Amino acid sequence: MNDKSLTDYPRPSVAVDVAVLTVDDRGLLVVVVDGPRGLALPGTFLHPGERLSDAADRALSTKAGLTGTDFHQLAMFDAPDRDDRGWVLSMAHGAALPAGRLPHDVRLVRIDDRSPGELLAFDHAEMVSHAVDDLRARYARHVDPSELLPEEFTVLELRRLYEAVYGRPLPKDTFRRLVVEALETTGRSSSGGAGRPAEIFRRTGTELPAGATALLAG
Amino acid sequence: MNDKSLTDYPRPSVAVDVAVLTVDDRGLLVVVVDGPRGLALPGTFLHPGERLSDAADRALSTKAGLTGTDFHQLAMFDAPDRDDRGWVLSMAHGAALPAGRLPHDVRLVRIDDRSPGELLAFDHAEMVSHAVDDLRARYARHVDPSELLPEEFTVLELRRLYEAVYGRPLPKDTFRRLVVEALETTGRSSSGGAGRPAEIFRRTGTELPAGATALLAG
DNA sequence: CTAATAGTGTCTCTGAGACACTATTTG
DNA sequence: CAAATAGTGTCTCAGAGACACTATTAG
Repeated sequence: MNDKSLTDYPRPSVAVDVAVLTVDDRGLLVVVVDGPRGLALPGTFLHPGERLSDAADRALSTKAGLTGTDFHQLAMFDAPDRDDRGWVLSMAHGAALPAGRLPHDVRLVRIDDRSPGELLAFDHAEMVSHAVDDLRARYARHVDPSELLPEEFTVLELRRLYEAVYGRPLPKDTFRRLVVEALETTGRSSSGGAGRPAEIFRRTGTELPAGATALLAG
Repeated sequence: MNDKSLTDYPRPSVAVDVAVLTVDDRGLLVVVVDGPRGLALPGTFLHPGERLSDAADRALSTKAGLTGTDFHQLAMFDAPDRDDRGWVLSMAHGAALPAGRLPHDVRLVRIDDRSPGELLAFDHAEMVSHAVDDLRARYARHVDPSELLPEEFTVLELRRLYEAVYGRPLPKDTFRRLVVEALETTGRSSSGGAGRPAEIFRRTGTELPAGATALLAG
């Protein structure tokens, strides 16, 4: 890593782009912003000495008024001609936030697996695809690791969330049996709805059993 | 992504480092080079307009005489002070090559899961750990995707390879039943060894069944 | 023949998936 | 009471894992 001095070569610009995913009753959504090249993911250039995750944070607060998310590196997009402004590498990040914590004026685009999603500028559609894969992989191993649900929730709410994340219905009884052992009861029950009240649970950090991972991966 | 012009900020140096993994009778090994800061992964700085994978290729041919590998992005290491020469981001890559294709003078270090592996410079030990995770994940889904074995092989050779990759013994009969359906027979058998000759197989691109993935992930 | 290795028949046990039943609420 | 939703008992079926048996070579 010392073939030449650090200063001998021109350096690329380094950017970050963030696919912020969320879920509401329509399903899986991604936050987009309206830029000069059409719809795009929020992003920014890396400032001197800054860490990528800090730049991602800055991009979100600047462009979408979002804060305090945790980011996952997805992939570095490095095609030399991917940005007509010059040589720009971009580190794609994934993040997930509950819909309720988004500003009301944010633009959301539905993610559906069948549409190639050519509606995003640059290579951002591919980034979204990476973000969804990453989200699904993480949700298959832990219970709602990105805390899209509040601290306490019922199994029904959890199942609806997972159905949105994976884009398909999940069997009620099997789902319950697979996830409860990675949950902790609050002892309380939901009230108000029709029907028998549902037990209210909390996340524990526990790994989901292998069977749950298999159900969700399949 | 256009808060300022491209030229307004100082830019980081971007490097690539490659963890080349291989397997021999000692188990899983990684290629290292002896640099000014001690043992390190082969790496280089990104040249203007170059793709990361091309830089990785160049690093390997320059530093270790290796060529024609396929790389997998692992993670971008971006701690501002990770390199005392200045602000250097490094994209860690993983690759895997059969031991027979390595030059004879290459330095190999054994990877064993219990040693924290503080023997590598920079943050390279962590990169190796990422590379192993990535290799295991890929090998759990496909049969020897990095072609560490030659085109034709027996189930025994394949099992020995997987035992090295996962660092634990695998049950002979279950392993066979899980992998054969993702293999294609050549019709021929191995000769020479003691005992009944083993059928010789070829890879197909087929995905391994879910059971195999579970066995290996567990 | 024996030794050695390859490959399979088969049993058991776990657990996913389906279905239907019970449990507990509202109105 | 009926309707609605939560949660469970239970059956079946598939498949992993273990074990031992058969198959095919060398010597």
